[in-house]
Amino acid sequence: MSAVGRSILHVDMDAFFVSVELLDAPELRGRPVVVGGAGPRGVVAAASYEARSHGVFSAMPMSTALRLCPHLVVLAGRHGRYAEVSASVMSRFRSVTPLVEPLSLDEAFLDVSGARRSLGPAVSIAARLIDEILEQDGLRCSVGVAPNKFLAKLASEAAKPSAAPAGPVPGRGVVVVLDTEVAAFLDPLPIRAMWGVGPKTAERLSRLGVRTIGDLAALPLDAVVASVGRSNGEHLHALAHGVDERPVVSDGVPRSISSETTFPTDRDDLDGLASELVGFADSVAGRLRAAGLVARTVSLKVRHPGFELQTRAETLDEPTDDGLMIAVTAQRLLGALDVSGGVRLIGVGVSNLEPPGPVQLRLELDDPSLFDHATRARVNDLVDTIRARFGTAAIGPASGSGGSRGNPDPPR
DNA sequence: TCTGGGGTCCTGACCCTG
DNA sequence: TCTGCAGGGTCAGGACCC
Repeated sequence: MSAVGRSILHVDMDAFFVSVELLDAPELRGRPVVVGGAGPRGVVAAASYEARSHGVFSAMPMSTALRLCPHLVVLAGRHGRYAEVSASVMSRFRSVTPLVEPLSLDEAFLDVSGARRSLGPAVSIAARLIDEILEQDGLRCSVGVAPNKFLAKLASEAAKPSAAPAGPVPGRGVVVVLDTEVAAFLDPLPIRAMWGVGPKTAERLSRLGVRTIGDLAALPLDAVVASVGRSNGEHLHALAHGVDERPVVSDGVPRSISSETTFPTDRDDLDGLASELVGFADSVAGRLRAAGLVARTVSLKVRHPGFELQTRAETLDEPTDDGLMIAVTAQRLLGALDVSGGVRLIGVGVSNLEPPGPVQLRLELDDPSLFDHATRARVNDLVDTIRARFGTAAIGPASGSGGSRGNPDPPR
């Protein structure tokens, strides 16, 4: 690794959700375990390496996973617990460098360029982190060390354990990609290994004869741009040459917050669906307030039985963090859709997030007391306080909790 | 196989405004 | 007053990621 270039670490926890479950239930170690939804439409969210040896992978329908591995242990996810463990691991990262960019609960980029003088070479920092996380948190992780984020991410992938039919195969723990080794490392990798190349882009590139990252690097930029578009084409072409100037960004302000669910069976009752939205809006609003943000745009997401997706959005006159305002907006959007053919999934999201500014009262609605900002803010504060003390389930909107009070009709 | 939930980013169409 | 144009905002949907 060059002493003057950047040193980026990508740290990826191995089978994170399952590993956390095994911390709390060590008797399951060595058995095929997955975390995921057990219902008729559930999928695998995470699989132990023993489960992967049976061909079980993330995003696989649970019915398929159980067919491949009938003695699979299926655990429901506990996101609160994962977030708790994740916070502990992330704080360990921040003890090395303030430049930590979490990608999800179980992985992050660290820019350790400035930490090398006090802590030693990047590969030593990586080895120390692996040991610390195993000793202090009881979890295994894999680390990629490289001059940029793209290469570090691929390097950590190469460092991970794998699963052969005979059982789990330990990984290398740390993989380092030096400046001088970039082409040798990248060129043989399949094009699907690239960040940003999914099934559609891979299909387009395959029409140009691209199978590996080296094939893509060998193409003229114009050909790539003609195939996948200007923005994506320029980006992928640069990555294929190992060029990635994106910085590690540590202030992770979310761009959107959403909540959704897939029903066990399709539903077409408009009133019931409108009622569901109240619970989602309440959840989204609570997370907005916890993040100290307000949202300008409310979106509704509906997936129909044939898997077609419809989204509708409305930008509000005033940004909000109030569940009732979000619910009423989402219900208005729902009222404009035809759900007579059934709904498989429904959800509410907010975007255009910003810090709260000066408040304007809205008094033009039918029942002004419902929307008086000061009253709603006091109610929301009280709800947040009760939840902080007694848990999320301690209080919620009546219509979103299966209560019998029903729900106000969606306003027209 | 038959497709969860929570995100990000991009593109194109459309509308409004100057 | 009408027309053409450019730019920005909004909306809907697609693709991708973990």
